[in-house]
Amino acid sequence: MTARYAGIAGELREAIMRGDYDVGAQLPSEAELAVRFAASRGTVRQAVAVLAAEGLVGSRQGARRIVLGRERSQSFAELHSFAQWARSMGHRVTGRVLEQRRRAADAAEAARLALRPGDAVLRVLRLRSLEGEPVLLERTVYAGWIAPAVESLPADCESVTQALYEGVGLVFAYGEHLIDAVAAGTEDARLLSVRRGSPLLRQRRVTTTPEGRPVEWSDDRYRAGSVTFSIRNSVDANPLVRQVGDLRPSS
Amino acid sequence: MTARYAGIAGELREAIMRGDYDVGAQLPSEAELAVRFAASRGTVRQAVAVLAAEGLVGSRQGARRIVLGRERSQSFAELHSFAQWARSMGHRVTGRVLEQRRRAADAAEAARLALRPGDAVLRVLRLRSLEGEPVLLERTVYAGWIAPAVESLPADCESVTQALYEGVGLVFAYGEHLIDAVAAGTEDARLLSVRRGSPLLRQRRVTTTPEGRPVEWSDDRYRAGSVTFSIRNSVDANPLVRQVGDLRPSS
DNA sequence: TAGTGGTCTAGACCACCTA
DNA sequence: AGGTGGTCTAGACCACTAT
Repeated sequence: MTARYAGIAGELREAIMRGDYDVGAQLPSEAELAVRFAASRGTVRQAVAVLAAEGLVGSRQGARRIVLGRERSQSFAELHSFAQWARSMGHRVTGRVLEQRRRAADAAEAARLALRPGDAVLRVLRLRSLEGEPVLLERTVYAGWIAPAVESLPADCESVTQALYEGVGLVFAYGEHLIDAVAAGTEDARLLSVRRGSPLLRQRRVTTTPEGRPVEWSDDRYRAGSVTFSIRNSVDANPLVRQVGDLRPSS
Repeated sequence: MTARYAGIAGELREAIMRGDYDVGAQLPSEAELAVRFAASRGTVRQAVAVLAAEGLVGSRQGARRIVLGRERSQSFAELHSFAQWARSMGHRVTGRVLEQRRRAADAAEAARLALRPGDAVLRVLRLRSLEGEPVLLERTVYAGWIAPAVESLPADCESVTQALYEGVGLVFAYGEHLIDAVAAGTEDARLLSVRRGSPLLRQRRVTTTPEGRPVEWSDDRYRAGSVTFSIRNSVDANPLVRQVGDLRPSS
């Protein structure tokens, strides 16, 4: 059962992304929305709070809410798996394993996964789609100890994170993320249905157990325009730093 | 006059950071807090929602809230200005203003900068280089009240952040960042010396004063390969608790 | 089973914006 | 001056947790 406010947020989000409300345009007042959705003002406020947290709308006391943009944004404050994030945004997400095979870890993989070079790893190539459109290409290397559980998953498994939790009780924590832009290679272009050389948003990450044991190392490439990462920060602490590109050669 | 819920959030935050509640310990129930602060449950919920957004506490339906950490570093990040970061990394950084003019804020700009539509803003196009190579194109919109200070800077000012601090005592905090990949447009390509359509890493951000007053809204485009954003979800400070609730299927 | 957080309602007053 | 969002109250029911 979906919460009432989540449903309202979803409808408004769709309307914004569909273009019913232009960027810069006003949203209906809370009172109007309450009438339209037959809900109380409190529930409507919960709904628009969701949109505000997603950066879709802004507000100023006394004036109507303004549409700020129409793009999906993925917040790092709550890093969920792709499937979980997509579903929470009301998207229809599908996935498909294109390739899966074991091999020996090379030196870089071994270092990232805290293994010895030559230890077995499982390499998986997975394509994921939103609303049937391919948007994300994942090249993941799993540590050998988790490989059997991953191999037992169906090829069209929607959420690997969730399946591994339910199957073997594995909980993922997230370690370090590297984010940059790259040009689509030949394989990228073919699988994501874009032209070769077109922009992709790349996220490379290590996932660990909550105890810090590395589980996977992944190179995820998003089609440009399909998703946006969102980060909040202040002058106090620093999870986010820039690094020079040539220090980290790509895979 | 601060809001009631903000005051309650502040008291709870101080108690947590002071160590009245250990990491992993339970917070009093909403009902208890409502009695203690002589407020309604709704107001208490607003207060703890603030702490949850800061990553200080987590919650699961049916169980009491848990203290996750003592520092706001969880969901908050520090981001230095480009010049400060580059110099700290030992790079030779230069910058140049290519365009600068005042105009009226449109609806979206006004909302982002907490201005009224039509208020004056200052639009600046700035190109920045590392070791003489152009790597970053900044399209910035400054709120009108800071425009005179910005206009008084030399066109080749190395660090705007530092200059504004030394000139008018303005301290920047950072708000929300949106990161994605885009294709270089004609102007982008010419100024960054790349081919049109080639990948750029785009960062859009709002900068505010520490009090939360918006100062600028900027669209920064980095040449692919020149920089990488790195984000650490400090696993150590994040004691296991949270994920279990999140991983359960929500619908 | 009792307690707790998640959700929702139907009011209310205020500060602020628009006209 | 009237509309709007920001805040607050005092209830209510439900799903889930803990015991």
